[in-house]
This record gives sequence, structure tokens and C-alpha cells, in this order.
Amino acid sequence: MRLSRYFLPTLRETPAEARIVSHRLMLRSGMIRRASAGIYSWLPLGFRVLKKIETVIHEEMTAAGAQAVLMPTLQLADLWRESGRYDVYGPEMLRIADRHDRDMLYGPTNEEQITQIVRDDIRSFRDLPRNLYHIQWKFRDEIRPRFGVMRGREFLMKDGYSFDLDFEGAKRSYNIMFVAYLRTYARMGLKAIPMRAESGPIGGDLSHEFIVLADTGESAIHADKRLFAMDPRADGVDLEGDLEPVVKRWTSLYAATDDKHDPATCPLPAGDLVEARGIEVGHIFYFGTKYSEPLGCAVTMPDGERRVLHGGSYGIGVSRLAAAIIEASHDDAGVVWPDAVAPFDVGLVNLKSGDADCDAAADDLYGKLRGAGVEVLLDDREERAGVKFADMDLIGLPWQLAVGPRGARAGTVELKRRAGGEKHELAADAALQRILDKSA
RNA sequence: CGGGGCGUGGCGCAGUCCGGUAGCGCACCUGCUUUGGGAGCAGGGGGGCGCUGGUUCGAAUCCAGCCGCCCCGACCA
Repeated sequence: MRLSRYFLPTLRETPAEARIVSHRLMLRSGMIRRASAGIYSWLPLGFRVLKKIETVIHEEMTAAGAQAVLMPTLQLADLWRESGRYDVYGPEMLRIADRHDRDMLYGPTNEEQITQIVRDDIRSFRDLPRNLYHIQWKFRDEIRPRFGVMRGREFLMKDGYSFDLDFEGAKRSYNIMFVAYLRTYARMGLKAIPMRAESGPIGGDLSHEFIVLADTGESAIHADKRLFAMDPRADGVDLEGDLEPVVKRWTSLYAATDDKHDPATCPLPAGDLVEARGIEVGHIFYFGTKYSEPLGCAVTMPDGERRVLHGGSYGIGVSRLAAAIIEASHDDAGVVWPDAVAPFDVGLVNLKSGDADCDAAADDLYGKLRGAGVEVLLDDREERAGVKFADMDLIGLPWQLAVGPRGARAGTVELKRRAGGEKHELAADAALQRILDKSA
């Protein structure tokens, strides 16, 4: 992509409304614009990030045996009356009437919708278990939306739902998601710690929040320092095998959010305790027959018994993750995107657009990178070098490649890694090779 | 919803107390000079001050109502 033709409205100054760093940087780097309180438009750069996050999630969900579907944003109120939640949900639910004056709602979540689908088309024990998910916009009319997309009213969520014959099966589905979630966040360059959460009316301990560490996070957390040394990708986990030991390893170590932490009863000595801040980016829980029962979601067992299904649901805040990743990865100059979710792999800066040597060298690199399947943003604008560098640092692409008049004639370029900032003057082909090696 | 604050070109702000017909920086356009970390000079374009109604010879400035937005609290991916 050539920046001269790309819609990337960066801001030199910070809009007054933005208080936290992710919100400021998302506005300044031209990722989002506010449409109204808690509702945002995603501009090309931001939309790319959203899609990258979705891709990671899709890959990990597929690997975990879940299947992607897409359910509607608008749902019939009658469906929610079946589960009883239409009256329980309160003003956070956006209620709408269509032209026939039929009560509808903009879905804040989809348990009812997915349960209806499974109820209508899954009838035999042979068809279980199933794990279906979608990535769809949700609306919750929050009392106080804030911090940009961190707590928006409209937000993109991955919500998945498992259906099993019994508790044992549901527990297994839960464990698979538990592990898949750890892997998903790790791939995005995030350290996510699972923490025991309120499990609601069903009871038991099958509910965990996933908290990503960020200095600017909303909640304080207290956790065993050993949790931070664990790498979910290092296990080489077999998702088909028994995951109970893996889940146990994570859940047996102390981790609590501020409201559940009491220094007086904390089992860990201060030296083993990490006090940090975090952002909730996921929540999983087992809810048994809470929806299957009232909605009549059941299958026939081998002996003819009608068995009500056990469900679980698994959420990831996709749009919130875009902000959370920035909170966890930025510096004074701007965003520092982890490779997996960066909107482009490489920012190629032509330091002197219009100079024949520079143009030729930049175009050559641009073509070669694209030919190798690397996503490149070429800054070919008629701007001064300083402006281009500042914008590149702001939008935070993992690699920067600068082509200037001196280098263009000598056949060299400057390669900079955004994270860390190391710069190397290299032959163009060597720089190209280094990017290909590292991004492979 | 309770408490606090703010709405003036795309962004950041001044002007409002003490009414006289809108200003600064950045951005944008043109020209010249400049050119490896947010250039300099010169010349331009763009807003009638959130909306509605009132007071007044005259309202961004005063009054009333409404709308929108931000911050603190309870809730949430």
C-alpha cells in the first residue's frame, strides 16, 4: 500500500476526550473515530488490526475444534422471553421495535440464539459435543462508556458456546477453551493470566477471567510470580489429550483480582507475589443447563432418554483487545505492534520522494517485499523525513525500512526494529532477507 | 443515575465575567527556499461560535429550555 493513496489521518495533537494511552494513540494513529458515546468507526488502519486479531482467534479456535458461524445482531424478544432474560437484563439491553411493532433487541450476547439453533438441528447424542462461535458486534448500553473502544457500548466480541451431554463432557470442553485462550493471547504478544471469577447461579469453580497485564489496566491484580514465567505455547499441548493437568497447573497458583484479594489471608509470601494491573480480555464459564432447560435444548440418548444439554460460553473482547494490546505495548513515540496483529509488517520510508535514486530503490524494495508476501506500507508522500519517521513510529509497524539519497546510491538501507529501536545500515538485499527470516 | 466539567474551522485552544458582529497555533492550498527525526518566508481558503427560543439598536458573550461530549462512582468482553 502506498501511503500517498491510503486513508491514514494521523493527528499531531491529542484530542481532548482521550485520557488513556490506547485511546489517544488509536485516535492519533488514525485507527478509529468516534461516532457517538461508546460507538466508533474503524478506519483502514484500525480495521486491519481488528482483522488480524480475528485471524489469530479463528486459527486458534479452529485448532481447538470450534466452528465459526455468524448469528444476527438483531434478535427476537420472544426468544429472550423463553429464557427469562428479557425481563432480567435491564436497561443495558437496547430494545427496538420493528415496523410491525414486534419487540426486538440488539444482542448483548447470544446464548439464547445459539441454543435455539442447536435445539432445532441437533437431536442425537451422536452429534455431540459441539463448539460453535462467532465474531459479531454486540451492544450493551453501558451506564458509562469510556476509554474509547476499551469500554464501548458497541463492541466486537468473539463468543463461543459448547454443548455436551453431561458435566464431564462440558468440563472437557471448558478445558480445551481454557488452553486455547492462553495460546490465543500469547500469539498476540500478551501475557494473559487466568483468574477465578464468579460463576453465577450454577456454582462450582468453572469460571475464569483472562487478565492481560498493562500498567494502565483498570483492575489491580495479585498473582504468583511463577505464573508469569509460564509459556502456554511451550507445552506443546495435545488438545485431544487430557488437559486437566494443564489447567490445574495454571489454576493451582494464586491469582486474584483486587476485590478478591486479602493480604491477610493470601497464602503467598510477599516475595512470590506480583502486584500488577490488568485488563479483562476474556471470560469463560460453564453454566450447565441454564439455557438448555428453559429453551428445551435436548438430544436423544442411546436408550431413548431425552437428555438436556450442558453448556458453556467463552468470550473474547476483540475490539477491546486492540486497545489492550496498545496499553501493553507502546512507548512515548507511539504504538509498538506485536508482529501477529500489526496492520502491516513493514513500513518502508522513502526519505526523499521525487529523488530518482530514492524512488527507484524504494519501489524496488516495495515490489520485492510484496512479491514475498510481506505486507508493506510505503511512505511515498512528499513530506520531510522527520514527519515520515514520526508517523511511522506512531503507527508502530514492527519493521521500518528507510531509503535515503545517500543509501540509495550506495545500495544500502536503514533497517529499524520498532520494538527496541535497534537500527542497522544494511545492503538492501540483506535487509530484505532479515525481514523475511524474522517474519517467517 | 448521582456528583463535577466542557461544547468556538479537521485537531489543540483564547475570546464569555465587563454584549459592538470572531482570533491564535497546528493541519490544508499556492509559490520560493529547504530536505536523514514533526522546516523557513510570503500569500491564500475554510467557521459565525451545539440547538431552539428570549432580552437588546446589536448576542459566541446575558436569560431559559433542550441536545451532545468528557471525568469520578456502581456494571461489564
